[in-house]
Amino acid sequence: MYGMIRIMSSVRLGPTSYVVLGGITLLGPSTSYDLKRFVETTLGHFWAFPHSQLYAEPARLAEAGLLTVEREQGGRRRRTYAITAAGHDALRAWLGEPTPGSQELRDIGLLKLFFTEVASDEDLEALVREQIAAHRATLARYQWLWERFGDRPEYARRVLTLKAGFALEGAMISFWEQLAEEVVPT
Amino acid sequence: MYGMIRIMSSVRLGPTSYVVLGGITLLGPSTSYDLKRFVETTLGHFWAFPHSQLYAEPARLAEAGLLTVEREQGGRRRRTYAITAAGHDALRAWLGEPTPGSQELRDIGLLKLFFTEVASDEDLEALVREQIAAHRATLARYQWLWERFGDRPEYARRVLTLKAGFALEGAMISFWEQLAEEVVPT
DNA sequence: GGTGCCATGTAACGAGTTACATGATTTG
DNA sequence: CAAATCATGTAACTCGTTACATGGCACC
Repeated sequence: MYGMIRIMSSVRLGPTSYVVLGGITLLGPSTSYDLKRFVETTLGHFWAFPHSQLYAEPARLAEAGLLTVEREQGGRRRRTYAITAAGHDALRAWLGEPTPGSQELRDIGLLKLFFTEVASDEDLEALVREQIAAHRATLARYQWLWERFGDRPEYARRVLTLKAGFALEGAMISFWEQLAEEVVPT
Repeated sequence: MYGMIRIMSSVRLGPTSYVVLGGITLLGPSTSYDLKRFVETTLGHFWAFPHSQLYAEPARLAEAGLLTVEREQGGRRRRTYAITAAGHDALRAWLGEPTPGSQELRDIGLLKLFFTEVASDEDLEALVREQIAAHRATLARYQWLWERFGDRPEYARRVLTLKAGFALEGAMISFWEQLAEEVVPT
């Protein structure tokens, strides 16, 4: 995975690990389901972490001493994870280390666009129309989130990624719209 | 994976499969190494496909009848894959079907940014500086590619993704630069 | 004709994906 | 109180990642 790191006692830490460590740091002691909802409504917009990982990963991190687990006895018997000093250190260390320009845009629309010389003109037109619609929808979702949370000072840092989302979706919309003018007959 | 599809005789086709099918369609009969180089210099810029997949995947597709294999007898004994009618159909079918707004931006920089309320100010400043540098470097790479290939009519379709890259990187640079003004002391 | 890099793979392992399962809560 | 949905997981399988291995080819 992207820049995996081994830490004492040979646990490999990847993006998923840091999402868990960071999420629990921001939320306080949490269950996997808490993490799932948190990720879905925030990071999940640009980087999806499947819920099965958010159940598996905390278990690994707990085994490595970066989290503690406590399991309910009655009811749903759910596991609540809390961060340890070691976990906090690992998160801080990651935040402090240099970040290569590791970025990946896994966009099926762009992938198809690359191969459209094999496709029919109708396929290309349809693709362009769908992409415009999809990106507009995403942008609208971001706007809704912004209206809801944009001015809460306690979220000031977290909403920065939302601003990045605006920039990106705006750029994608312009790109596809410009392409529409070139390829879609009016 | 993103929108996997089963086709006759239960082969699952994902993005990697279509990259292989599409690559061989554009290049003609190819070895895995040909695919590797092709992907590295084109799609790989926004979606990395590891070379081990580009060796494994054609084997699967050949078994499913979407490619043919031929193996050299002497020398490097390399396998050359060519597309079959079924393979071409599968590619066309994929290009023709609707594309959900499936997009994922796996950007470690943004991930860290989301969690910077846990980090120190120096970490944030360093992050911002690194990201600006990284995105500028990427943009420069795209510009070089554009100068090299932008006006070749036979690549007209393929370079469209490069234009998307411009839009994207430009947006990211603006985003991080604006952030720099806000957080980095002058 | 040796040396070093390039080409062509393979293997092992960890991560991601999908599907399923089941018990708790909520809601009609 | 039945039905639907939510919450909490687990399992199987595929994909991605990393590392290694080796033989060919080019170049000195």
